[in-house]
Amino acid sequence: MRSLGQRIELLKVIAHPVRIKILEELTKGVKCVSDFEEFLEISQPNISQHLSLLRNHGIIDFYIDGRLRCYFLVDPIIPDLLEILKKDYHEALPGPECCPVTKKGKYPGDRRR
Amino acid sequence: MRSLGQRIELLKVIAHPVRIKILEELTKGVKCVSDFEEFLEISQPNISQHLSLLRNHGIIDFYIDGRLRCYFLVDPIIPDLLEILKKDYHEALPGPECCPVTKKGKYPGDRRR
DNA sequence: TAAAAATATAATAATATTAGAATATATGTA
DNA sequence: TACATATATTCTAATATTATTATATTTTTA
Repeated sequence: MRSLGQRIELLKVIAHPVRIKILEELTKGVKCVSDFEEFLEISQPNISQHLSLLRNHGIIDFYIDGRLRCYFLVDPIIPDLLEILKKDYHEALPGPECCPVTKKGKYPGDRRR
Repeated sequence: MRSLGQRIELLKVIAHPVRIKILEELTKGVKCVSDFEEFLEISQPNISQHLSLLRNHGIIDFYIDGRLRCYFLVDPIIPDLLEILKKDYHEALPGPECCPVTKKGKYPGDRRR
C-alpha cells in the first residue's frame, strides 16, 4: 500500500490546474509536448517543468520519436482518481444521528446546532 | 460537476499529512478537537487551523456540545477518495501499443526506448 | 462571579511552490 | 556542416503555505 507520505506526494503533484489538465489529456492517449502547447496557455519551458515533475514521480513516462517526446500515463491510480473527482455527489454524508461519543464528550446538556 | 477549480481546491486541501489524518479519523466517526490532540503531534492552535481550513471548504462541519466542538465529515467524496488512495495497484498502465499518433508525430525513424 | 477548560483567531517568520527569462541540448534537414 | 525544430534545464523573483507564538472567546464549574 502507498504510505501516507506517498499518498500526500501524489495528491500534491496532481493538485495543480496545468498538471491535472495534462493528466486528463493523457487518459485519452499519447501526446507530445507541442500537442500540449496547443491547449495549455503557458510557455513551453513551463510545460516541460510540469511534465518533468509528473515524470519524476513516476506518474507518466515518455518514449522518443525523432525530436518528439511522446508522453503517456503510467500510474494506474490516475484514471480512477480523475473519474471520482468528476463524479457528481448529490447528498451530503448523513450527520451523526445522536450524541455520538467523542473521548471527552459527556453530553450534559442539549446538543446544539 | 465540480469545476476544474473546485477539483484543484479539494485536492490541495486534502494534500497535507495532518489534514488527511484528520479526515481518515473522521471516516470512523465524530471527534472533538482534544480527541485529535491525542494522536496528532502538533499544537492545539495548529489543529484548529487545519480544522478551520477543512470547514471553510465545506469538507467537514461541527456541532457544539458544551465546550466541545464535535467535528464530522460532510463531503461524500472523501471516503471514496481515501479508499482509492489506499488501494493497491499492481500493474502499471499498458504503454502505447505502437506508434500512437500525436499531432506532430510522423514516426519517420524507429521508435526508441 | 472568578477560575478553568476547550477551542479559535491573528500576526509573523520560515519554507515551499510557481512562473518567467535566459540558455542549453538533441535531432533532423537543407 | 549549418540551421531549424522540439524540448529541457537553470536561476530567480513573486507568491502561497505552514507552524509558531501570543492572545482571545466561550462555556462550565467551584
